[in-house]
Amino acid sequence: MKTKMRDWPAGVKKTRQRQTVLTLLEQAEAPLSAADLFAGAAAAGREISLSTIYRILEYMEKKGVVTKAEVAGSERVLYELNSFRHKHYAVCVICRRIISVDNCPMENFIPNIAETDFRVTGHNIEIYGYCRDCDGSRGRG
Amino acid sequence: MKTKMRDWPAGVKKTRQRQTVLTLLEQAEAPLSAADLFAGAAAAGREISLSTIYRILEYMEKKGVVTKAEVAGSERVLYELNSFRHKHYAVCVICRRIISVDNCPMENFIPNIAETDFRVTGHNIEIYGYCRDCDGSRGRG
DNA sequence: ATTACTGCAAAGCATTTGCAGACTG
DNA sequence: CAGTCTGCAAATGCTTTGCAGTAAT
Repeated sequence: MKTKMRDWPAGVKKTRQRQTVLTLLEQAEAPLSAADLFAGAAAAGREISLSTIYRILEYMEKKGVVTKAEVAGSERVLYELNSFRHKHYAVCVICRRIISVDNCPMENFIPNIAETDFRVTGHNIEIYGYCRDCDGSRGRG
Repeated sequence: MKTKMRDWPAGVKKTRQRQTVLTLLEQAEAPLSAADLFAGAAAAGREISLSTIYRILEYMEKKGVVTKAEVAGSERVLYELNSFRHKHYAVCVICRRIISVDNCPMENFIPNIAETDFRVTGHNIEIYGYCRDCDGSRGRG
C-alpha cells in the first residue's frame, strides 16, 4: 500500500494511522465502514485499533476531509473522502455493491410542503435495485 | 386510550399488547420508534415489554400491517401503519419534527446509471430543513 | 518537551434472542 | 387444550469513552 498522499490536509497531524485511513478511503471505489477500514488496514499490514478508526473518522469529518455517505440499507455508517460534490448512491439488493449516481432527482423538485410548512435545506436519496451482474444472473426477472 | 381498532388484520391473534401498539401507531401523526411505543404504552397505562414491542413490529411488518419509515438522521428505526402509499418525509433539523411529503421527486427521474449498469427497483428519500415554527423563530435566516 | 494521538478494555445503546410462564382462539 | 405470545434477562453488534502509554511537531 502506498502511504504517501498527494496533499495532506492543513492543520492535521500526520500519523501512520491517519495516513492509512485516508489512503484506504482514497483508493476505495465505494464508501467504507469503520470495519472495512479496520480490515483494509490489517490487510495492508498496518493494523489500526477500531476505536482509533472511529476517532479518526469523527475527526476528519469535523475537518471536512471525509463525509458520511448515506447508503440504503447499510447497517453500518459509511465514509468517503469529501469531494464537495453532490452525490447519491444506488445499492444492489443482491450483492450490496454501491454505485455512484451523478444526477440528482431533487434538482428541480419542489416538495409540496415547501412554501408553506417547511424550508428544505438538504436531502439524501437512497436507491435500490439490481446491478448489471446480479440482474443478468437472474434473467432480468 | 381507545383500544378498539376499526378493523383487525386477518389471521393475526389479538392481544392487549398488539392492540396497544397498533392503536398508538394509528393515532400517531408521525412514525414511531420502539422506544416511542414503549413510552406511549406506559403513558396509556398499558405497559409492554420492549422486546415484545420489537417482536410485534417485526411480525406486523411481515404481515404488511406496518412498515419501516426511513427518516433522515434518525438513530432508531421508525414504524408507521402501512398505508400502501408512496411516502417520503421531511425532518426539521432543529426540533426533529417529521412531516410527510406527498409528491415524489423520483417519479419522472431517470438515474444516469439506469440503462447501462443498474436496474432501479426502489428508492428512499430523506429531506432536511426547517419546519415553519423553527424557521420562524430564527428569522428565516 | 508538550500536546495530541493511539490502543486496550470496558461501557453504552438499540435491537435480538432463550426460556419459562401466560394467554388467545 | 395446543400453540402462540409475552416478559425477563442476558446476549449481540456497532460505536463510544476512560485511561495510561506513545508519538508528532
